[in-house]
Amino acid sequence: MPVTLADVARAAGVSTATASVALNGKAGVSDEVRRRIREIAERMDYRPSSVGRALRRARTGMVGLYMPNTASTFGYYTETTRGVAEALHRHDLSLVILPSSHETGSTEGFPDVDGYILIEPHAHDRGVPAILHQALPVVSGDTPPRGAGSPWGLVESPNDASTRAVFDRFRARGARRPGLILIERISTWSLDLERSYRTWCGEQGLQPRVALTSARSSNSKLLSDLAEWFDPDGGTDAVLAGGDGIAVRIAGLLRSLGHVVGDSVLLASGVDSPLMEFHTPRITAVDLQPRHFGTVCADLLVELIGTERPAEPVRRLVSAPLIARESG
Amino acid sequence: MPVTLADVARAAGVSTATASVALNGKAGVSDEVRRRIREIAERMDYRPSSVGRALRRARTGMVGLYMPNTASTFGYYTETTRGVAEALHRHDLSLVILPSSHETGSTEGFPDVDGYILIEPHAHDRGVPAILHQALPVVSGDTPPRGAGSPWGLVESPNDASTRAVFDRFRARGARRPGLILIERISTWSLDLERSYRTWCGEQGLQPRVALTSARSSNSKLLSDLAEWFDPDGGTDAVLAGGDGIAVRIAGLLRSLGHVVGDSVLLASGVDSPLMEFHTPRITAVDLQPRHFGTVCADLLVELIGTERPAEPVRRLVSAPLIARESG
DNA sequence: ACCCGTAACCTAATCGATTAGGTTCGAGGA
DNA sequence: TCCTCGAACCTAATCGATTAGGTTACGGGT
Repeated sequence: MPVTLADVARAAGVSTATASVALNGKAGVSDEVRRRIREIAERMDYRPSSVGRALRRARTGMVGLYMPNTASTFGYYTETTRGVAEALHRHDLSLVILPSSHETGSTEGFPDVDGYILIEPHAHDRGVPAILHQALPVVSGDTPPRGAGSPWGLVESPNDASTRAVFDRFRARGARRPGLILIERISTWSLDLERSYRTWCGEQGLQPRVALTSARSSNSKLLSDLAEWFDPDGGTDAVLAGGDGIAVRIAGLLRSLGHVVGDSVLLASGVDSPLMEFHTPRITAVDLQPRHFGTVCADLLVELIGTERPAEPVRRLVSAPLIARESG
Repeated sequence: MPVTLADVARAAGVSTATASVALNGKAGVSDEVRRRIREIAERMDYRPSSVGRALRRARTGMVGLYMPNTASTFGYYTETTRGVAEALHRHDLSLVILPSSHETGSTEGFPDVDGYILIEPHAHDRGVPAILHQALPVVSGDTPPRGAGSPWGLVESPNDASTRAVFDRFRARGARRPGLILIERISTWSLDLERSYRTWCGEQGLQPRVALTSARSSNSKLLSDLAEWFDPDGGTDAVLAGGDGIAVRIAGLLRSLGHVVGDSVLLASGVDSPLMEFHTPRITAVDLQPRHFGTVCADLLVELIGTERPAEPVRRLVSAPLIARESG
């Protein structure tokens, strides 16, 4: 049985009102009494019930995090989640992980939260519009798909700049037929990459080379699919691999095709990870700074909770530096 | 302003008591009235407040997840988290991510939960004993470190069997000087691996070869540290790489030492990941089934919530099959 | 006609914290 | 002496859902 405010008040011989005021540092209690109540609360190891408080304040102190339910090769989501959780904790808020409502498109059974954070909202995920249509603050990391609704806050990465930085670098290192490999076209991020790349190709007078593959197709399948793409004569000679885990796969595949990564073919990853730094050779990558990204989302949401819904989403930008390494 | 039970009751012309009983399917209301109340609640889009309910029931409906705060290369934690969240959702519970209290060792500021799940409790993490000493149900995935306290439930992987399976396989494939590489000695899992390996060596009459490296040391550092270890004459000729992301690094390193992974040196990873399947060559690995592991932890905790603390931790075993691939 | 049991509702208390709105008491001013 | 004012407390309502414990009213039995 946890200690309640009433227990503390009784022990101190005051009313719960006085105890509450004393513990919350509000005016209306003598210093003497406040000191005594605090001491007693400390001794009794009193912890205010977040439930009682939530009921009275009409705030639960919880924020819901909604992320895609896809298999994750790397730690991107873990890092983002930790960034969010830590930032929220600094504001005395807690983070709840929402189950996917990809198919149902219903927020039934979701716990009561004060706001939502959407990470990488996918097209076709019916949970995304369901969340956006509630009358609660929502911060979205990445622009939600068209028609899903508009968030209160929007945290973005400069995908266009990052993509150009990669391909400009490929160009500077002598690539003549750079290409892009994606594993999905349902995240805004993937779509951004493709659009930026195609625009860049137009500006450079190059023919775009885009390959769409599956994150789950076998090595031999991938090899046969891409062998021609990477043909030594006239094939792709530099590639940005967008999406979770695909860059390392491509590196291995290129090796088995007889290429030397970072020399005969350049390679970069759209998502950095410790493995990019520690792979042999080290892989050039865009650092999306997931932990920091998470904290920015959380901090923005905290600002928006308790305010009116802004006419336009409040925007924040998180830089995504290109980490240049040997591979590309 | 969300719709409350009182709103529904008023609209239906009944008391909140009747409305509550009707909506919760308890006896004491006529079918006619129940139907009408349900219909009205539906039309008004009534959602019971989890806060009000929690206050009355003395249950928050939330479970706290505590995991190490280390950088994560792979998706292990993400998968575990999802497994937990999904399983809890099936029981109408929600998952809150707890901030690390590694240094403070205090649960202050933690939200009110009905129980805890500890994943990979590390030695030296002061948050672990702090959680275990609360009077709440705790399920631990992996045995907590000595002296940290005892959980109510314990979910284990057959680390000894998995480790032996790896080394038996190495042996069968002709390895004569198998070794073990770890990146930490603070998880029970790492310690299990080392112990099993040393015992196995004793049984086989082999000299143990254990290397401890850092997950963060540079490639060149790692290369110089391990060059001798992997010396073609008399060096390690098969290695189990325990820990997040290290197997892929070792594979690259072995290549740059002139080895052929899966031939001149065998390699296996203690943790499977999609990347192990898709690496070139494919890497033999122990599949810890993180998603399933998470659901087992969650289901066990649900069983324990509301019961008395058992005299001994309730144990569950989650199999960890060896996925044999080309590398080892 | 009268009593009893029970289905179907309702009233009010409860969970824990917060807060609007009193009440008390003593100091200071006229 | 009497009045005013404010500091320091207290009482009680409130948030939303649940539930123990009434209160009707009606049907069946004698």
